[in-house]
Amino acid sequence: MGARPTIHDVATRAKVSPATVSRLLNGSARVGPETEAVVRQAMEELGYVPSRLAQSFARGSSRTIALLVDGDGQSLQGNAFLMTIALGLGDVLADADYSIRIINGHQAMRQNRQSAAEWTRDRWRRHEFDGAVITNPTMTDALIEAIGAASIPAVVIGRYPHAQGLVQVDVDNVGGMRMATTHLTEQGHRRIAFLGPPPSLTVSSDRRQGYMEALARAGIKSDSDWLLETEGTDLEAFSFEAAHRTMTSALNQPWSWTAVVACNDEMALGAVRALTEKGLRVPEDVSIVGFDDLPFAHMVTPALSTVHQDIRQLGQHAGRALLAAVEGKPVAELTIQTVSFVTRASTAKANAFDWALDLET
Amino acid sequence: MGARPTIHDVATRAKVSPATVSRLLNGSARVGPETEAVVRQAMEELGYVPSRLAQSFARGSSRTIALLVDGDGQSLQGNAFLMTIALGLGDVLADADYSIRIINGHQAMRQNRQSAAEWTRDRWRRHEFDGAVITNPTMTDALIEAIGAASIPAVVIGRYPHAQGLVQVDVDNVGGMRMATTHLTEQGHRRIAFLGPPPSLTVSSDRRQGYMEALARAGIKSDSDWLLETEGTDLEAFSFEAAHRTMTSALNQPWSWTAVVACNDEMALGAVRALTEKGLRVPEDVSIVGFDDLPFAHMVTPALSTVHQDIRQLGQHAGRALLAAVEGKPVAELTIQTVSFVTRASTAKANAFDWALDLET
DNA sequence: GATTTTTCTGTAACTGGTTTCACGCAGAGC
DNA sequence: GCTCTGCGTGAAACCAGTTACAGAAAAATC
Repeated sequence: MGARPTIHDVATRAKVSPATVSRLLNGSARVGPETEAVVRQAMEELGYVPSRLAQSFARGSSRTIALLVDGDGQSLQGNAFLMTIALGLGDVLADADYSIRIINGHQAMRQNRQSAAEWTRDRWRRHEFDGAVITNPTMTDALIEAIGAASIPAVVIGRYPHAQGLVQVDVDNVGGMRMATTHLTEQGHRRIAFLGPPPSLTVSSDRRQGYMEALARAGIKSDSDWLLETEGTDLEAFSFEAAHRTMTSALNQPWSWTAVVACNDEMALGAVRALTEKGLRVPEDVSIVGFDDLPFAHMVTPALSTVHQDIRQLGQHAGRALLAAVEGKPVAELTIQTVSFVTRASTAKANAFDWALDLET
Repeated sequence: MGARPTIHDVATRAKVSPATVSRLLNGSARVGPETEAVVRQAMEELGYVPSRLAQSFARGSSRTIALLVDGDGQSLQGNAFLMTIALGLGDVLADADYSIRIINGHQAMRQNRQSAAEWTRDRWRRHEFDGAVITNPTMTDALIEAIGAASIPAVVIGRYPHAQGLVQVDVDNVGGMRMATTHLTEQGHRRIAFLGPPPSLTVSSDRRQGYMEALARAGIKSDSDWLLETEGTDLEAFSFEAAHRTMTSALNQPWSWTAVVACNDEMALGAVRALTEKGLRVPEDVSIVGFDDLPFAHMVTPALSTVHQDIRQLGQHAGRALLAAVEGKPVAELTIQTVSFVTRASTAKANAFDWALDLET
């Protein structure tokens, strides 16, 4: 057993030129039927597998797409999201013979003093990847700008104001939250709080908007007392802890709502914790809905009613869009994926007393 | 702005040979100080970045390691684990200029009829990666065999009987479960159940063993009635649903234990659900501990007492081991990472009545 | 039957680095 | 003053494919 056979070995054995073998390999031109048979047999006999290294080099493209992450590792929950996206990307990209490489922008700062944006651009120029998927909200701004400036084919998951001109895919945050809130109004709830960060990011403002729309459609006049805003920068405001804090302080003064829609599942659990600590029961005293349908949402007790999103499918959408972008085909600027509401145990009908109280006013 | 500058452009500009530039670039040989200055300036002026494609090709190595996954996507929870491992790998591998590629063995079956093992071996032969990390328990057996046979540098996360001769890293399952169980005995519990799959995989048998050891050390004679075994193939037996089923049927007949140690967090939640449905309270009536400290463990109510493992660090260990293996250095066959127990709200002291009951017998 | 077109195949240049080998030159040792 | 080392450098081969170009043979057209 000698060294790995090369295309030349195959060519020699089949008594043809390397060019012919190459043509057969990737169908770039016609080859005669009997030639094909001979070459295929030679490949078979030698156990020939083309070297991807050489292919990439000769073609000037690595057939790789980068999944840009910013893993300083705070959020394990976010990691589930990322890997699921990666698998979704793989579903569509593997068929086109692309592979996925994880690039952690956070490394940049640790190693050299480059910014994540410069670092990424350099790696692009090194032909380490042909296109990129950007998922991380925290480093997005500078990165998106750099990606845009370098005209790297890229798709952004989640929407960001600065991402103009880039391809974006996102779930239907507005619609999802509308469904969640509507579920509550259909259960007889009339006074419904919204627990979430101020509408600084697209996610939070969209979700809040869905809540507002649902109230309006149900003919409920929204009350600013129902807006329970969490505090903290960026991701902090979306956390269990922030939700728990805000909810606790809300419960320390009089309140009127009978249900809470939380901006995401994690925050919903923060609310549950705060309520439980005050001796209130979910859903008997207060109904709660979340958003995301994280893997644990059905495992907690009570099981969380929430908005389900198919993250893997989101990754597939991103993959298709990116593939088109890399190959220079036209791409839709924005793809919105539909979501669905799943009713579980954290929501219940508003009880008659509350109902009467509301009619009275 | 013309084309990307090559090493020849730099060489020409600096009036040296490409060889010298290459030597400077990766310090493979000495270059004179004034030559260095000239070359560096030329690189600077041209904005030269070496092409990784060409480097890989010339060196015959892609400086890439593969994260072998089997993503048919059942387990979002597993995805969090995978991405965290990937980030941990990245922490150590990025410094050595390696990057991480996700390879989904499940694609193999979908595309061609190859087995995942053959598919992986072929990709290895194409030089797509220099080493591999195997994390997936389901496809491990055939894969490990193939990897071993092809003598691909690899590390296996979690231990498997068939992985002889391969480098393995794992968390201290025995020790972790011992700590968890000991926590319960220290709280006065004397009759403690174990909820888990039969000891067919290393994980389950190790964790069960830890439980046994802790009982023995506390001078408690274990009772076979305390072994609550879940059913199902492979991963199923580790699931929320399996735990819920087993626990429910256990509660349908007389039982004597006052605490349950679950094989993992997901199963702990299954137990909580079953208990709650029977009107029992956690931890007032029954204490529960889990294992893994999944991201949601502290968010559920009651917050789960569990064994914490630093998965990212596990990934780092795997990275270091793999790096050594790839570079042909000697590697420890098995690295065991320590874990810690974290006390939260799902465990409480055994009440006096139970305590007395136990002494009596 | 001559001309044009099409199909197939070989030759050779090219991708951008790395690395071996040889050589010039400076300082050290005798 | 002559050899011996050893450092720094350049020339050129090499990695394993792809692809532009040209040419020969076969098929189609008139």
